[in-house]
Amino acid sequence: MHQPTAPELEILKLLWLKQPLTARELHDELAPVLGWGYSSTRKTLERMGAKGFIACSIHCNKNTYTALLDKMPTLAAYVQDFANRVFEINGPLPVAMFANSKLVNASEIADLELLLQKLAQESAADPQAAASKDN
Amino acid sequence: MHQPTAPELEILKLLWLKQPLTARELHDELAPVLGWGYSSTRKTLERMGAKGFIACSIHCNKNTYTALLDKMPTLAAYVQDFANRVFEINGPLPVAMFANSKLVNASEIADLELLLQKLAQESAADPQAAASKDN
DNA sequence: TATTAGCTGCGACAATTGTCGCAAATTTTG
DNA sequence: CAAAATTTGCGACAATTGTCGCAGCTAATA
Repeated sequence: MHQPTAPELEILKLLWLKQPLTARELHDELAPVLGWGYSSTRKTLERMGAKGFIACSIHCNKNTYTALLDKMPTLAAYVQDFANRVFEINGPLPVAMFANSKLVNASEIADLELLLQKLAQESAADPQAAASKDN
Repeated sequence: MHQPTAPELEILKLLWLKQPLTARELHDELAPVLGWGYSSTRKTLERMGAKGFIACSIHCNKNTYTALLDKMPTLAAYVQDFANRVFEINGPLPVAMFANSKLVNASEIADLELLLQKLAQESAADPQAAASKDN
């Protein structure tokens, strides 16, 4: 299973802020940024559902979406992948870089640090499996 | 212009180490890592040429490839994109994270810091000019 | 020089992603 | 309740990427 694509990540970020949301609500937030038509938003949601990134359920007679991916593990996977793939860093990653993020607070950064240590250990212990796990 | 894809970046990294290289030389390094057939390597090179990432020229009666993208600006673009897209960081980015990289040395990290400052300034001065010019 | 081994250009095919459009079902409203 | 506005489920199409295969050309060699 790969990582969410860029637009998929945007949707997840909205859901991590507030859940559940309808397609229309998500679209109204996304449209200005991505310049999408409503159909594009819905199709992306459909595909995310098929991939197990989000779940669709009925609330108040409407389809609403909730994230199935947890925020920090998902972000940690991005960081790990990026550091490995682009910079070939394999040891534990410093998290100072993320202090300025609008997306995560101090406690989440602490979580991130733990998650990254775990990921680094895994890929050190078993490089092949760790590398191909998300591929 | 998009960023190089993951395999394309691997090729660029090899070229940044040593240039020029033939398709065969690149392939022999990449095959174990990517599990590619020779044709896949060559097709990827062809596409990278079409995108202007690399140039193909004749040395010793053989097609050889050289990178047209510079290493540090390319890496800086990755960092900037990643920080913005995934973590919504817009201020200047700390580069401490990259100290452990096998790919860059101290002086290159210094370059990176400058490049990132520049990118951050640009995107601060001109946030999404193309998308929303009516505000 | 006739083979042969490797290189080149290109075409091809499947999977993914970006991006709709449409017709049917449902909900809202006059 | 009937008409209008939304919502939904799906199908579609183009561009990109991963990944070859093939037929022809070239260079090395017996």
